[in-house]
Amino acid sequence: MATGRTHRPATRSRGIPEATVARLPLYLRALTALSERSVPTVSSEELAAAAGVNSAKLRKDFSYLGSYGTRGVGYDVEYLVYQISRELGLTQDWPVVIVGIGNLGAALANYGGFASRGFRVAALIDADPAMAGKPVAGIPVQHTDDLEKIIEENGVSIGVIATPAGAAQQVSERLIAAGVTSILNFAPTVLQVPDGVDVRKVDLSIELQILAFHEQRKAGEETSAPAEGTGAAGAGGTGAAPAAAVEPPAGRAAAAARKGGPEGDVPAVMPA
Amino acid sequence: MATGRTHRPATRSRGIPEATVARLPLYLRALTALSERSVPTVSSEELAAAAGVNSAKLRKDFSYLGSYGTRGVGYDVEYLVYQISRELGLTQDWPVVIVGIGNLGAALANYGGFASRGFRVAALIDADPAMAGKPVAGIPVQHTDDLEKIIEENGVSIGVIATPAGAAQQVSERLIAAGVTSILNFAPTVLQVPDGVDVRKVDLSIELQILAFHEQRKAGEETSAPAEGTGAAGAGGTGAAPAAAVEPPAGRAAAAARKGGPEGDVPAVMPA
DNA sequence: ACATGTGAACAAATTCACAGCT
DNA sequence: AGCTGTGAATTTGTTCACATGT
Repeated sequence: MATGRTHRPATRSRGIPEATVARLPLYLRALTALSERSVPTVSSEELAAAAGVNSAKLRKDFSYLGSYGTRGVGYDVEYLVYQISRELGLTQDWPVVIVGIGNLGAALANYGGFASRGFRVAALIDADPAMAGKPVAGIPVQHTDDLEKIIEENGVSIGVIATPAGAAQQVSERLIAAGVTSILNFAPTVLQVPDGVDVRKVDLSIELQILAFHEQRKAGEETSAPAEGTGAAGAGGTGAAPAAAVEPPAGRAAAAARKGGPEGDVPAVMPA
Repeated sequence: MATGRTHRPATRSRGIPEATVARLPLYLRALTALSERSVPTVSSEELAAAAGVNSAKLRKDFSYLGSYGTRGVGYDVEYLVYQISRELGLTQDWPVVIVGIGNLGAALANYGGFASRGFRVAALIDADPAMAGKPVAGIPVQHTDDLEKIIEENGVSIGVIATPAGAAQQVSERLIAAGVTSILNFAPTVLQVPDGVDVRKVDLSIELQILAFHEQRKAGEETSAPAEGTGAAGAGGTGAAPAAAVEPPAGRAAAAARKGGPEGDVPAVMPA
């Protein structure tokens, strides 16, 4: 996923596996909860359970950071919170801009966990002039025209895109040109970005489709018969069978069967 | 190449790698866009570019589904759309419930791409009695009390949790008890679920933290020395440095620091 | 005793490179 | 000539199992 790539293959033992990096936030959250309950130490076993991973993986992950535990005892919660925070760069405060203040953008702006650890919503930006000045989550929305100025004045390097799909690519280009080097993309589009810029995407329909894949498989293995479509709804508490839909395969060249909607790839969550 | 020796992958080796499954929705989206432009065929090179992956990976992915391409030509767009849809289980219509109709839940309910491809919002559920009956995205919100009834009557097997973190675990338990076997969790918590239940999570702050990790690294490698203050006091459109914050380590046994981390604290440059 | 930290085995995913079909 | 499909090589990630230190 992360497109980020520099020609420098990390000089020192500075080579934390990507999979480990992706789990650090999970550990941090579990540790923070323990910290709030004033728990002084945890074992890899306990912490792993809280984070939903197995303990061997957790220990291996931590081993990439250094030796922060005590044999026979476990890990000091406060100390580990600090070390992981530092590793993730959360001992700094990152100003973030959210572009596209529709339903989703507003939800993100209101999201509490945002400011709580290391991030600060520096500005909300929307293309709709009618939104300008209106406060969302206590922050006045600014117009897209000022995007570059906002980025530069606030030293923003992380941008969140919550616009409709059609606008996302262009927004990303402007963000990048203004100095943003990390983007969290909620729009259902593949962003094309230059090397050195990291993009992570959050995509509802992709997640649902992955679930559907597994769901379908579950349904198919209960009864070895691939039969389906018992139209009725009352599927009891077990499998639950969805209704059939969608067109069958197209013979050869396939007629362009349209689904009757201006739909397809364009949807997002936002006003015009 | 999983089991390799048990049985040969003659016709359909039921074992599509998870990484491949996760990319199928991406391919499907790109193909749908091509389909709408009435493009009849694509090469692996073109499609890969549109989906943001490399062509070798794409061909390998497709090879798990079967041989749906034509050598020297490429892939028939319509045909592939159908095959991938079928593989993902999207030739069926999956009823979905969204629990927790706050800002985020409402945004999800309004999400267009939802209904467009295989999914249908069967019900919106919220714990707030004041919400009951109020329509969101044209669908009346129902009260949590009726959760089990709603799941069963609609044959729902996929649930979306958009509640506050504190309610998520309990909601998941009720969903599962009522027959849901796939959950998409937007709440910032690790859900504890029994075997056989799939959970995928979408977590804003985790994504941001991963970006911060890479962002921090970028900042550190521009000049091997963490020094900053290169002219341009106004913070140009380049790196952009965040302000320092957060507490230092909590004393204790901070002795075992083996890596010479010059990274400890980055100089602050621009406050708000 | 006990729990970390890690080398080694194992498994999954990616990339290479080219044989084979159109 | 061009592009797919796939074994083989490579890289990345996970799990095992135990030596090591408190």
